[in-house]
Amino acid sequence: MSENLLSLLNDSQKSAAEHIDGSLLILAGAGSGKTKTITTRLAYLISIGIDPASILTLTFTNKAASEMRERAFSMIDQASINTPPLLCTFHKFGLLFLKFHMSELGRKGNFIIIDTDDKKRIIKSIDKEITTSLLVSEISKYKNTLMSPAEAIAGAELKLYQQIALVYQKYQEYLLKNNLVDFDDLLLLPYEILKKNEKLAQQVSQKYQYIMVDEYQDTNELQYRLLRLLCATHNNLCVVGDDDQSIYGWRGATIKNILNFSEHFEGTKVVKLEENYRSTDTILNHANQLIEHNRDRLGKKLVGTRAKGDSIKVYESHDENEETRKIIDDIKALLDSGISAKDVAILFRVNALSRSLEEGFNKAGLNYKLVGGMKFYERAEIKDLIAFFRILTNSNDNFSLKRVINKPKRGIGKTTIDKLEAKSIQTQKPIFDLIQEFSADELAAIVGKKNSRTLKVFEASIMDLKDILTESKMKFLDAFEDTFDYRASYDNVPDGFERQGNIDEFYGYIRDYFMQNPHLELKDFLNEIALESENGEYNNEAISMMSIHASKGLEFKNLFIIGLEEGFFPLTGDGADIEEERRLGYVAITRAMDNLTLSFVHSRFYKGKRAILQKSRFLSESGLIKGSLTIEKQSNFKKGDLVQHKIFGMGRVQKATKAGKDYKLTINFGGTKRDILSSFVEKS
DNA sequence: GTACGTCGCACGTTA
DNA sequence: TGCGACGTAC
Repeated sequence: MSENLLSLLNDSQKSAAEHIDGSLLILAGAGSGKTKTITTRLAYLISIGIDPASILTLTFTNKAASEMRERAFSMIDQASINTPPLLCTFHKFGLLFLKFHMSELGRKGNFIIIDTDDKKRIIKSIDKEITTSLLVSEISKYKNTLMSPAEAIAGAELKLYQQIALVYQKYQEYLLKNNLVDFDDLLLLPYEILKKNEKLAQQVSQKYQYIMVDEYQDTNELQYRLLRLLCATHNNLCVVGDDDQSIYGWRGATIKNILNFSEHFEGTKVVKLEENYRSTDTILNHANQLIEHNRDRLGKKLVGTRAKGDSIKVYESHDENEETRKIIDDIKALLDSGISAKDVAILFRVNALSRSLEEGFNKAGLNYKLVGGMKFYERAEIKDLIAFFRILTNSNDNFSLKRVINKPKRGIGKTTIDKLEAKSIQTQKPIFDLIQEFSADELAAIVGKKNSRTLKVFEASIMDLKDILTESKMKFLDAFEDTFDYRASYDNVPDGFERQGNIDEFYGYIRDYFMQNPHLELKDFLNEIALESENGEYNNEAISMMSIHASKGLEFKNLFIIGLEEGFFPLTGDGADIEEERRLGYVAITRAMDNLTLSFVHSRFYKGKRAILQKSRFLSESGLIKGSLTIEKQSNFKKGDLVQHKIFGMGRVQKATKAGKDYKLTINFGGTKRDILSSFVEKS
């Protein structure tokens, strides 16, 4: 069986897959069969008798984890193994670890994971002077470089940074007090525990004898340190990555990890995978040209294995509406020719660019799915429900309680919540206990008579629901709705219909979960969804739209990349890193298998105004602007065309003369003739 | 003290 | 366009 497995690999892939002991660095170019290689290695290790439970594979995204799981498991004889190998995201691994070992830090295991939105709220409530986004990213940086609040305060020289470090300290205190854990903590806390408890570190390292890491170029300092501890007793670490695809610098990823891997881990074997099986030669050629403009790289050139293929198209449009029209026309033609929607995707650097596409697709009646973007569990109505359910499983959860104490509106405002919170700090008791233990009169002395009554009713409802939940998991959702009318609170409000749809879907999901897992409880469900971020739709009949970041690791036969304008792609502005932008360009182009179309516009509506834009330098750097390309001509105007003007409305062109890039048009607007430049009208 | 309406401004990528 | 800040009416 093991020989069979390896026979599907080329020589380099094979030498990587059959490497067993010691550190291994696989430098894998885009489309070089990276996933195939490490999933085969996983299956190979099992096939030669290594205990599956001793193999740990870490990825960055759930998508990558599930794809690998699927591919690896299809190669493994399932019946022959007891425990499947652990294959999950870094964060999921951290979560699993913390569930067992949180007590090492003197904290309870019923902690709650907060998301980015929660984090922002907490930080904003601590400090309103400094921009929240700066605070969020600086705090994240501290954590990812293992700096404690005390160290951050001591090390801060600038006044601004002293203040930021203080916010960091208060934020940490808040998390601790409410037993909250942010995304960074899912890695940081396990590290702290392992660092503190050497014996435990040895045990864990012994447990996972073989560790593999996907997308190693995107690891940060903290992940590196954690990995060191995990493989301290064996050095069996196999990482796969591509320095040219490092696109998470802003999240603390340091390309140094992959560049210095051989120095970090003694006796490293290096395997390079440079043969690309994905894209046509034309696509690879332009991708290579682009990335060659970067200086900071190990240096590697993708070699094609496919035919030359069609040339890359570049669309030039006046604005986003024209861009959308062209793309939709192309996509319709593709679909008409029998191509499946799942083989078509549109990428953009900035999520906001999806709006005009979505409008266009809706009008044209084309199915699309927006990958990434607003996640299902990030929707306010879903987060509310999760908060409610968390209180049912743990009424000490002040954080969740505050979120829903006034939902649906019951007259409990900010002032009342502040008073309750102050009392909670003073008495060292959770808010819920205060409401429960204080008599109505005592409570009224703090928040007034009316609020006291409201809070008592709320408390009683929660207690009732708790009882119902213990009695019957299947009944409690109906009881919850009977009590709070949460779903009905979205009747006749804007977006209400859509939100109710989400609520129904969520309820359905919970019921299904209990049906599938009769022995599990609500708290298990809540734990499980904490790190899920997929937006749930798996519609093969839909065209995908996503950010380039979200497209990492994916491939599409027919690909469109829009927004190739300076300022959008590359994104400039402060903190921008042109080399990382270029790597993003490289990632984007190398997602394409057969057909690639790039598009830029002269103007875009963004941040409330229309901006005039220059075409992206990446077009010339990749050799697309001069040479073998087909530049799509700007729309022609001729006599008889119907056009639309923002002020004058619809009119018919009577005369059109070329004037530079534009046309000078004489247009008849309902009897009034006007001379207008073509850039001010749209064809209709 | 809370709810609700209006205005003005922002939209960089993610576990 | 969607959200938060702010002011005002109850």
